[in-house]
Amino acid sequence: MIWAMSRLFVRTLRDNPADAEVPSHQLLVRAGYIRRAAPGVYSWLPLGYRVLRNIERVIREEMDAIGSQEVHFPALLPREPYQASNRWTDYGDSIFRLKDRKGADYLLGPTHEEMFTLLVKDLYSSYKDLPLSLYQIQTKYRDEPRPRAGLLRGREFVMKDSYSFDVSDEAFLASYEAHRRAYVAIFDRLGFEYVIVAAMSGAMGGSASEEFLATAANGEDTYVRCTSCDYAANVEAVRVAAPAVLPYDDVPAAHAEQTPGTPTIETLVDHLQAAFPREDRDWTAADTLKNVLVTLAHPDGRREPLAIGVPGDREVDLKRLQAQVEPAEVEAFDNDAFAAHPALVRGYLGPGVLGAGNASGVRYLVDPRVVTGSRWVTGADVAGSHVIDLVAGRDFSPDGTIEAAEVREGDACPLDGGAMVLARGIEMGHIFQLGRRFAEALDLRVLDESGRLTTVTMGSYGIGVSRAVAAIVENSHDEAGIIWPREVAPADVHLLATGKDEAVYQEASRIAAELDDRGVDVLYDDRRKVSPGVKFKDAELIGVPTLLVVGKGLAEGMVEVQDRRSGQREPVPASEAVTHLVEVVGGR
RNA sequence: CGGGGCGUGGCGCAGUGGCUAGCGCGCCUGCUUUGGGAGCAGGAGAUCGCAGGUUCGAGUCCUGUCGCCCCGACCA
Repeated sequence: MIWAMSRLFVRTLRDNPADAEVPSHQLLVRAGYIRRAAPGVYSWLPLGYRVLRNIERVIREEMDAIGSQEVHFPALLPREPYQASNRWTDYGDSIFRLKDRKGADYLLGPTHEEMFTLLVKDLYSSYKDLPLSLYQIQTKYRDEPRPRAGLLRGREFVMKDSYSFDVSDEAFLASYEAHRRAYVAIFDRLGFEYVIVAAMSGAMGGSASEEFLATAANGEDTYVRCTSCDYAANVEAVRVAAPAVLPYDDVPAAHAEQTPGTPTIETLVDHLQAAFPREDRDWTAADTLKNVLVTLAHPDGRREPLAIGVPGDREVDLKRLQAQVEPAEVEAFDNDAFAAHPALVRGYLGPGVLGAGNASGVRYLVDPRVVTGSRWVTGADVAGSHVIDLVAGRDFSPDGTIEAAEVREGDACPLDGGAMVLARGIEMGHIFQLGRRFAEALDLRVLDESGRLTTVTMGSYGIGVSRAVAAIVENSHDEAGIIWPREVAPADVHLLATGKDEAVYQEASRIAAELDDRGVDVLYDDRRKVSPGVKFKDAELIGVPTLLVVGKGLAEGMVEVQDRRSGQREPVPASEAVTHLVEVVGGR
């Protein structure tokens, strides 16, 4: 295929659009790949659509290779299946809802677990039909509270979603592994750096869960990586390396002390140091137990207060907390909430009033570091007073543990205790065990070998296709523009004819045609009245990995091959240009 | 929803209450120019987000409203 720039529907912009902040957004708009149609909604121009389809092609090839079969569901969906799975309410405001002329409820699909489950239920009823894997590449709709960064978080986006159906957990594992292999193959081919991390399963439920994150400073996800083993996890899913139960026989009985004017950890530590100095070591924030209150808003409208106890040197990470309490939403504990619970003393909150059976009755969950035998200073539930030598398991018993404390650089790896480092990434793919949640909700059961009905177990696997376009750009660009990996580039070769010599255009056209014959896609800048500078700038912005320049060197029979990434230029005889390029970019 | 910023030709911006709202890019016409975002000349293109108000007079001041972007709570 040959695209002539003189006719191509594209207009490159010299300036960054004012509403674009991140490089991928700026470059994709400037280079004429996408245009904003509405907040979080983008139109695809010819170059952009081509990249998108290239990514889809890679995904299709690898999904087909593991025997997954492509189907296509509507984006416009009836309410009932989502009602049955409870997601009509669980998804809340994130669903685009609409009514037909009769007033019946519809939604624009945010994801399609229900539809896949029902389709399989419709047609299959025997264990002999399984395992089964189906996928689709579909436009999804989520009314994000805050779309941002162009294609990175849209309200309309393209996603590959697939689902596996198995009779047993063992069989599921094989399906999961096959998908994992396919994902590795896909992301390797797409040509960006990524990591595979342990993850939370979010609103989907289920247990086993891994994310494929494109490493990117602009990423929305933070993950940890162990520096001494191969453990990696989204911070939301990090398990704290909990210390062993500690002996506490020699710890004195808990005693309340006057600590006036110490509503914060910082003021408390200063006071302890001044009023109760210790011989062996100074008091630190890590000696204190901080109790943080939040309100959980459940999808059914129920509101529940929750207290979280964490070591005083750590904040509660709201993202981690949110991931733990899904599908409930975390809200701040406001003045009204305090008013409703008079036993809770702001600034001097302690386990004495928290948890089942205590004065406030507020559910009390603690960080795993608060193990039995650990020794704390914490609020005495009286203004201006704290309790010292309070021992977990002896003096108080929380209702359970929760992984909500912030994760920090240098924290111990839960596998081998090594130091962990933090980094950012863009979630490109997510594979996880759905278990039987949807199969149960929608009654997907098959007859097993012994003729008994058994509930099917499912896996769910997603790839952000349109997001991948942006993630690749984030990963692969420079000051001048985009640098596409070969597999997804909108063309194989960007051919520039420069100058006004008609012979240049004739030779360039000949080369373009010949490349086309050899199966090499050419973006051909044949614009006669455009100066060479503009053509070079446009080419760098657009980002085709290989450039062929036909210009003034042609008088000596030479053309020039440029590598977009390295900037390397190589003179080649015009007569050998086609052969040379076929070798560089592939082709027949 | 909380915090911050911004709405002026297609894009990026300027515009001390005062005449016909400017500049750059882009676009159109002509001539020149063609290996790194060309030059000259001419031209098209705007009810200054919207609605009220203050004023002899509002892009500019006030109130409200809508929209957009960024930072926090969702997720591919």
